[in-house]
Amino acid sequence: MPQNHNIAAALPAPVRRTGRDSPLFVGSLEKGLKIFQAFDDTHRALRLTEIAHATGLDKSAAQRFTHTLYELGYLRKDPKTKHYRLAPKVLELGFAYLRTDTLVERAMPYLLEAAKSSEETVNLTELDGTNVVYVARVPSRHQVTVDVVLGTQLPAYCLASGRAILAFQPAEQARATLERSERVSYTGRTVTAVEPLLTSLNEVRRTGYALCVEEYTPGEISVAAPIFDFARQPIAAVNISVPMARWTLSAVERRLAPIAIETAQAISRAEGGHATLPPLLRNAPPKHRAR
Amino acid sequence: MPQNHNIAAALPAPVRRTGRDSPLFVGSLEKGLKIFQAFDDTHRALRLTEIAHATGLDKSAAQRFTHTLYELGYLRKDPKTKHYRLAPKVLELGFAYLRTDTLVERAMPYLLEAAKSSEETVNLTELDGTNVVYVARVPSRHQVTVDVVLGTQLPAYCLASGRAILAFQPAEQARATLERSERVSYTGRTVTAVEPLLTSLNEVRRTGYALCVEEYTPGEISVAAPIFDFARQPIAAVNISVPMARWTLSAVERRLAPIAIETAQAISRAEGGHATLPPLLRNAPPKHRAR
DNA sequence: TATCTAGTATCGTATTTTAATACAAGTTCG
DNA sequence: CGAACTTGTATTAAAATACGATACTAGATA
Repeated sequence: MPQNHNIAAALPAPVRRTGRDSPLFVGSLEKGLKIFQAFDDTHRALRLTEIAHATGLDKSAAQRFTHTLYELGYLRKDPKTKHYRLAPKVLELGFAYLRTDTLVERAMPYLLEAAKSSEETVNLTELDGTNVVYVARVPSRHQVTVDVVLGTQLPAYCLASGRAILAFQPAEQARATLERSERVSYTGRTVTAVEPLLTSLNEVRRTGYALCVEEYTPGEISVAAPIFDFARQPIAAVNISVPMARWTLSAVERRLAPIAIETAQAISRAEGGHATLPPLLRNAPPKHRAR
Repeated sequence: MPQNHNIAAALPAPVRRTGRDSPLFVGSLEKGLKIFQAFDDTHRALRLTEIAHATGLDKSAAQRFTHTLYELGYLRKDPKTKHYRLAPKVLELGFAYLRTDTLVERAMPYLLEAAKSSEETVNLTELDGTNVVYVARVPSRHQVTVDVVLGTQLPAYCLASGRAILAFQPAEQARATLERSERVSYTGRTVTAVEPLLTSLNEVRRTGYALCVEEYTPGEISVAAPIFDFARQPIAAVNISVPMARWTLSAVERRLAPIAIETAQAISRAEGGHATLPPLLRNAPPKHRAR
């Protein structure tokens, strides 16, 4: 009987007990994690005031959370300059994920093979909300890039890997994701309207791979194919990105798209134990001719 | 006037206002971070009760912190089984470190070169307390290992990389680190007593590299050389580990030790801008010899 | 030397977390 | 098949905890 009372009736939202307004939500933890986000490649060493500014915390809060992380070994401090830096211990946090993710270790051999046969950098990405996250990467000999790319989150709607995953989700789910994405035009060639995006997803379903030309990075062509879990849900994508300086669109479709598709299929099989493809993928080109 | 009262006088420690007993220490943040540590390769999906048990938190606390991390996107939850998993977003945390660490990106080209000429896996490690942390790794063609090794913390006292760093620290500091290490014999060949360890550090100083044979991993030989920062402090190490099945001790010393040393020197130069070696590396004793 | 600015320490207060408990939903066992 | 678990979720009263204003210290600036 003690439910919604008098006053609550006047308000549009009755009580609000969900999400971060729940009494279960611990604000201190959120604030503490914000400290980590203050650091990036352009802000490698920060002083207390800078941390406070970057996180939006006041001086006292920044002091307390910084102190706590320092005591726990996640932060180092230069006693002279008072600059704080992230300590190597934070790597433990991030790599804990890779250790818990069965996908990465199962996929790695296939990614290596794909990198070898394509002679290009091959990425493994997962969907996280409206973003795509790089969880593994096998660099080619062409670019001697440092693997700081891992962990990077980029918007799914304008990446080949994102579209490869979205295309094989239930239609409403994909639409919902697209709609709540903040769709920015990065290059001028970026497709930002929902309807055209949904159309391109149809194409992805038809061909079995997604293709993006300069939609996020200028001068870059990217192909991707979806990976399915045991429940045949698209959970990740194999993606190969190449510079237009070295590749034409048709060469990518002819040479790289099949590699992406076959690698993704192999990983799907390894992941779920299914020897056959998910039905959705059938129409495409692969080895066993469809229908 | 309202200071130390009656009862306090009886206690040996007056007030205690340091470390995690400081009023600045936010316990909630510590507890929240414990949640992450509950997950590893053998505990990939956990239920609430299991998290509570693994972290030592009670049910309510586990519920609150889990809920918070879930809302923030660091945790995923299977609505059916109620299993929690780490979300890819945690990668952002860990890789934030690599992006802030200038060492990694500067070292990478040299590590690649070393991997090429040695045809073995080359690691870059940093010291964090009594442990060594793997911050970069260039795999050879021999072992197709997944790079879950990154971020791993291993005890410095029994690793070549750890000894390479400790050997060039001020003597008391090295001794202190060794003494507070929990020195376990992993293989039977592990040196655990402080005095012999200090003796081996002398040898490292003399030769410029550290060599460990089966001290942590059975069947493995490991060489390492120290990297110095602009202040000529040893901050990291280049390390090459190889199986005894393919390598003899003398071959490692003859072929790999020079590569480790030269790579480490090149990185030291790149790091601090010094064209010459730190004097410490020359043969042994530090500039001001102590008593 | 005076005046900043930034880091550190203190402390009363009330906001937040806490932990006990009640409730719901699903499992196991007699 | 229902009783007695176990486990997840929601609610609360109580107080411990985190808060943030402020004072203090030290170094930089002018």
